[in-house]
Amino acid sequence: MTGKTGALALDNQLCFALYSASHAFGRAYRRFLDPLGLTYPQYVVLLVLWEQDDLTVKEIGDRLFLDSGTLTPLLKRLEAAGHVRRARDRKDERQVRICLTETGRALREKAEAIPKNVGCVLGLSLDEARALTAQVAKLRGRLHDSAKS
Amino acid sequence: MTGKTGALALDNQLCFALYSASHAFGRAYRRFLDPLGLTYPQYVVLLVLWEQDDLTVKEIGDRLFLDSGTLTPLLKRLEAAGHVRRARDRKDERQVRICLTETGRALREKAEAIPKNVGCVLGLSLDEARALTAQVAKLRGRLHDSAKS
DNA sequence: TGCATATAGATCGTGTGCAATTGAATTGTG
DNA sequence: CACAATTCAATTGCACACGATCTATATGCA
Repeated sequence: MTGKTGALALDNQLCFALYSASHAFGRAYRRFLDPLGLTYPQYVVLLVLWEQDDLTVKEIGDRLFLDSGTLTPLLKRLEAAGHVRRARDRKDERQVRICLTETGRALREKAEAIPKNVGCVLGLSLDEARALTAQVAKLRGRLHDSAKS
Repeated sequence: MTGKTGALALDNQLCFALYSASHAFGRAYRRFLDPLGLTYPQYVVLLVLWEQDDLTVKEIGDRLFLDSGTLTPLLKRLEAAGHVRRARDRKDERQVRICLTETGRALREKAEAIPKNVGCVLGLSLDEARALTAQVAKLRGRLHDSAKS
């Protein structure tokens, strides 16, 4: 092991642990998402819509911490794949509302098994996973809040 | 809070917590890396080289869990910025060895303060941060190992 | 009402990530 | 030695991320 102690030591950096773990997770999910023709970011957008349908781009972005520069092309691809519909809000023409199509809703059943399948290799109990998730989410919250200033 | 319980609930997903926290971290680092003209991935490559200089692309990739498709253009940009030199290994012409330039080495001093600056907003003790880092790194290791099969 | 301001989404440019392919160089095996 | 298999880096194509900018629409306030 190199560089055990310094502030710049890679192994000490929480940021790098999250960065590399996030990519490792993405690769693990890919195996299950490829057959559905979805990428991980597309999958999380669908997660949001499965929880609550008919949201604006902004509402999806707030939930996922993504902006329109990322979401607009992604949502167009989901639309091209037939999973969602995009339509301007009649009341407020600035907004675009995103709705699931029938096939988009149907995809949910096929996605149900994915978290468990990926979870199999984690070697964590459900409680441990929950605790870690909460801890990391709390961290993200603090980073997100501090970014406003 | 929506969708408290299901396996597909966004808030329950460790993967999403890591994914969004990783991006939040990236945005926090950007504030400090922009003045240095570096992106976060470029910064972690330099972290590796500051620990040990004169590595092949493959060795850097193994350390960072990145492949040549990502690293080759990134390293070319670091070379264009004058931070590293790229040269074929005389003994094994397949390999490209990456060495820091004087300015690349000098950048280290300016980077020293960054982890502490970002760490300020985390609200974690050093021990807590270390524990969390180890836990997430362990997870990444298991995901990485399972990807081989 | 009228006009400055704010908001939502789209667009553009740059820089990752990564699978798949290619091509050069090396290694293993008979 | 020959030659197939392997290894390494580069390349290509696609899909994010995100800052910056643009346009259209809506809101606030005199």
